Amino acid sequence: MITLKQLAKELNVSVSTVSKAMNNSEEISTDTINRVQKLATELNYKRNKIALSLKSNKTLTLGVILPDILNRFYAKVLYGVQIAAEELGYDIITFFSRESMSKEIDYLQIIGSGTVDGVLLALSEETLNKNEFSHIKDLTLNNTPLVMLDRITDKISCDKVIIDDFDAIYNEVKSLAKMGRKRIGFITAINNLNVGQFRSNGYRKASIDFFGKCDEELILKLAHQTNISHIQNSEYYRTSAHKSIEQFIANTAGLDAIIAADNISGILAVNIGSKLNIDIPKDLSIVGFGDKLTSMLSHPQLTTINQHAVQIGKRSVELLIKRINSKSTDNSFVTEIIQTSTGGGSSK
Amino acid sequence: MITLKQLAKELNVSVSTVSKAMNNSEEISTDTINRVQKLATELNYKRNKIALSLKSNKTLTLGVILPDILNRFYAKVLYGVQIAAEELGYDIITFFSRESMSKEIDYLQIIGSGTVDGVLLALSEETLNKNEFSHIKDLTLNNTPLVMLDRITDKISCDKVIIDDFDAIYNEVKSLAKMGRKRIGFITAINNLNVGQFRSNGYRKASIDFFGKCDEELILKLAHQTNISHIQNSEYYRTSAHKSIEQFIANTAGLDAIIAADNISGILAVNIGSKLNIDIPKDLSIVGFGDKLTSMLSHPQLTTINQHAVQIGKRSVELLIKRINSKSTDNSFVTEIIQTSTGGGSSK
DNA sequence: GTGAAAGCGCTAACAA
DNA sequence: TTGTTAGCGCTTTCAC
Repeated sequence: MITLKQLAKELNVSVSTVSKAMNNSEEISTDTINRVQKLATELNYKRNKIALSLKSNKTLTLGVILPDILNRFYAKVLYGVQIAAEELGYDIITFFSRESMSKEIDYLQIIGSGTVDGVLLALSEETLNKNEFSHIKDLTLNNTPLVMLDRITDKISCDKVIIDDFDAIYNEVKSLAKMGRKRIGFITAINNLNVGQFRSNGYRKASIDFFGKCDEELILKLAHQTNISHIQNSEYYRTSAHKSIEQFIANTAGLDAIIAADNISGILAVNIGSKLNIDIPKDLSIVGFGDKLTSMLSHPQLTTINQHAVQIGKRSVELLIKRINSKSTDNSFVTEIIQTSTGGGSSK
Repeated sequence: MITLKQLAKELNVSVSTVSKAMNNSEEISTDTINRVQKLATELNYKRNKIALSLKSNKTLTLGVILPDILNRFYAKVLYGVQIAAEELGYDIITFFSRESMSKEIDYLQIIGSGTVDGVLLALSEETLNKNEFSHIKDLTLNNTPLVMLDRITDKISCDKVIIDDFDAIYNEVKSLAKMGRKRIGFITAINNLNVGQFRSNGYRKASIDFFGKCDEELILKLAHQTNISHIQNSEYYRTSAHKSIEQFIANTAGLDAIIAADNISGILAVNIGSKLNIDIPKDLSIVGFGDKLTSMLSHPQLTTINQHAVQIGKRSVELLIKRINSKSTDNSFVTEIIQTSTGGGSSK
């Protein structure tokens, strides 16, 4: 790596002159500026970012901790994060907690040693279950700007970006009811997550509002008392979950619609419904989570509630960088709610 | 952030003493070491990584450039990369070129300014198509250790990690032939990529070896003359590709097996076959790419050729860090081939 | 056993 | 217009 010093020596000027010339300083003569910059490009000189960081106490780097990159939702979030960060001149250092609290703590430690200007965090499932957030409090005490996304907690004060899980399901029930559906089922494999709870609550509230009651028989909880990694274990889906969904569809009297609360159940429901020779969507409407691409994998194509994950990522970055740049230690934190939208497919 | 200087002042010793004490130096008395470390933990002191980097000229950070994080294969690669990097004490800075060469160039520039100790790269589709690699040569000239994975080129000398695309398909044809299949079809949506070519070649060679000829009628090329982003456009899959596969299955006389060269075609083939009331795998064996989880989304479950993406990621990191640590500028580069394996599902 | 000083690459106040 | 100097936080050689 070529340094200012070497350029200076080569040109018989001082280091500071070279520095200023590289920064197009007014102080330096056009002639010198040209000479310096010419040689710089010739030798492929690049400012040393590390030195800049040490000097300026800014790294222009964001730390990103996500629970699971193999979950397509978070892959999309990360995609949005990278694009937005890049646009605003930041790099990102990424970590995946694999739903483990101890990993989350480790990563927060690494991140706390001056490598990043701010942190983007979606909590691990374990952290959420243990309801224990002191490791995150350390961060905020440290005055490191923090934005939490999707998997959040009330216990920590910071900017947050989430989707309207409750409303998403509530509105979906409402919409199906308007279409004339009378017996709307609800399948969830994520009832142990707070987002899963919000979705169940949305379903329950809407059921009461539009049908006068919430029939527990219409709710299928998959993989309760277990955890996400288990859910993502395809073996589980192939055997137990597959069977449960099949029985649910076959045996629930009058079932004319299904809302699935997670990415996979909806696709399974459509494929299983088709296999049972049910006319979808004529006799059974199905709506799930996911996106255009994954919803292609059911036949007919699953109609989905789009969570706009990319936008969540982008918005989180924008909030974080805004927070980084406002030196004020004001603590008027915002919680932004990204609206979902339903569409695509032909299963509704 | 608390610094050595502050600790030193607090304890009335010099900065160098504190530094040594923190590093458990033999020079320092046990008493002092204890006093220093006690205060350090009390004040939550953390070594400033940036300063360390500047001093040591090592960042303990790896740059990772992948074509597309929304592609599950690369998501798994990244997962493996992060785990292996962490184990070896490295952080990762991630970029997604979105199949664009200019993005790839940008990222290589960013990375070239002293932020990383080495680079992990899977080429963008555009770069591969344009067959233009000078931006990568700059990197190697710069003596930055580089490992290329999956999407590679002969034009650049460096360590490489790939899968045995040719053999994977060749062996699959062989295996199906052994099972008694006579007319094995091949569906590909990635013939414009080098990996896609390797897979086609494997199919062709095996066809000739085991059936005496390669019947072009048995090959379905989807989305040729287009690009990856197009392929991943679900609209395309829903309409054109879906129809093509349906016609291919319905109209190819004697078709008794299908090998799909990309992640999506195989799942579609199974679902379309089922819809056409074909008994899978009795009358039609189908094998595709993908993994356990995605293959769940077809019914019956798709049997897949596992690319061991996580292992590719891990192995790349190991090679890269080995290269970083060997100061020798020897250029005996290795190309590691990760073996694929076929299994799971019930469509074969 | 402890401290002073130099230096990693850069910027910026100040001096010339 | 250019150069000198100090300093960002740390390690390390060399004195004491």
